[in-house]
Formats: sequence, structure tokens, C-alpha cells
Amino acid sequence: MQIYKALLAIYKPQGWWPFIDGGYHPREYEFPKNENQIFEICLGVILTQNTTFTSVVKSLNNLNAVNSLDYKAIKNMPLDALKSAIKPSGYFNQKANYILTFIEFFERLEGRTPTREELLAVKGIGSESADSILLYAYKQPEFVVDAYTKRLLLHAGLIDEKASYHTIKNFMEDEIKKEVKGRDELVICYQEFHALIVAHAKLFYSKKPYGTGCFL
DNA sequence: AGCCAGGCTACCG
DNA sequence: CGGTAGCATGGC
Repeated sequence: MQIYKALLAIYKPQGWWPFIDGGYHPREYEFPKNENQIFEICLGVILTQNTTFTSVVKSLNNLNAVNSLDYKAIKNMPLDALKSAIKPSGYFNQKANYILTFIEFFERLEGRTPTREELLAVKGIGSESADSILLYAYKQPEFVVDAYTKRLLLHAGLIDEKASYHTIKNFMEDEIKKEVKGRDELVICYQEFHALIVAHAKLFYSKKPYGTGCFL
């Protein structure tokens, strides 16, 4: 929580998850406001796997340009057109299939919030994507662990080199829960904390040796 | 030129 | 189980 407070003071609220038509929305936590925005987040989560978000924005804009930024339209796109649209995000063959598979899952939900186990059973959705979808699309208190989180915590001496995703996630959630009470407050803290880690780590944990210049 | 990006699956031992 | 090759484009 010391790290969280320091990052928040320096970088300010990040306002994740950004939407392509509205960008970031710091200090506004009522998003997503409708089913289309929920799906846009899920789509962004899949596209951003091992990819920069700027590349994802290009893909989302490509889809939007052909009026296909919703799950019904994507389902009706020719597969090649979908692959072409998401090409900037890389792994377009895999991701196109992941997206179509996810849409079938999303439709079967009929607006219901999925469980973590259900999400993990969808091909293309691993631990980080499941938690990102739950935290940002469905406002569930699930901390998102990514490569940056592990690098930062390792450099801070708070975790072991071989700590698993599950171990790191539990560590973060336990520490945060000591101080943050209330479900809504927890969700906001998880959302901002992960976003702040990314903002900070882009600057100090992208190049080896990781952590060079980190002032935390 | 080479490394990294807001990972995941399949397959290996 | 843990470990790793393959996936692919774009930016620096």
C-alpha cells in the first residue's frame, strides 16, 4: 500500500479501461455503462495480450471504421476481414479465433457476470485476461497480475523469483485488504493499482536490467 | 539488428 | 505439476 500511495501521488488516477471513442476517464468509475462497452473491454483484453495498447487502439479503430465494433457485427464479418482489422495487434490468426470463441461464450452469458472458472475455460483466456475482464468489464474485485507487476515486486524484494501468478495475486489482494474496506473501494483500488504499475513500469521496467532508475 | 509489448496454448519431461 | 517454443506486428 506504500507503493500504491506513492504511485498514485506521482502518476494520478489512470482511468482504466480506456475506450476508443472516449479515451481515458480518470476518477470516473461508473464505466462500463452498457453491454457494448463491456464487450469492448473484453475485446481489448484479448487483443492486448503481449502487445502494446497503442496497437490495440489501431485494431479497434479498424473495426470501428467498418462499423464492426460489436460482437454481432464481428460474428458476421468474413474471417479474413477480421484478421486484417486486428493485424496491428499481432498473433492475428490466434486472436481472431479467440475473439470468435469468446463471442459465443459472451452471448451465452446473456448479460450475466461470468465466474473466473468459466472464463478460464474459454480458449484464449488465461489468468491475466480472466482477471482483467472481471476487474474492468464486470467490476469484480480480482487483482490483475502481469509481467510488470512481477518485475516490480521482485525488484522491491517482496516476492520470490519463482512466485506463481496465484501467489502474487493473493499477496497483493491480502495486502490491499488490510487497508481497503468495502467492495467498491476494493475494485477501484485494484483497477488503479494495476494501471499505475503499468504506467510506472513502462518507464523503469521495460529494459534490462529491470528497475534501473526506479525510485520506489 | 535486436529486444520488448498490459499472454496463452500445446506439448514436453 | 513446472518449463518452453510458437505465435506476429510495431516501436524504439
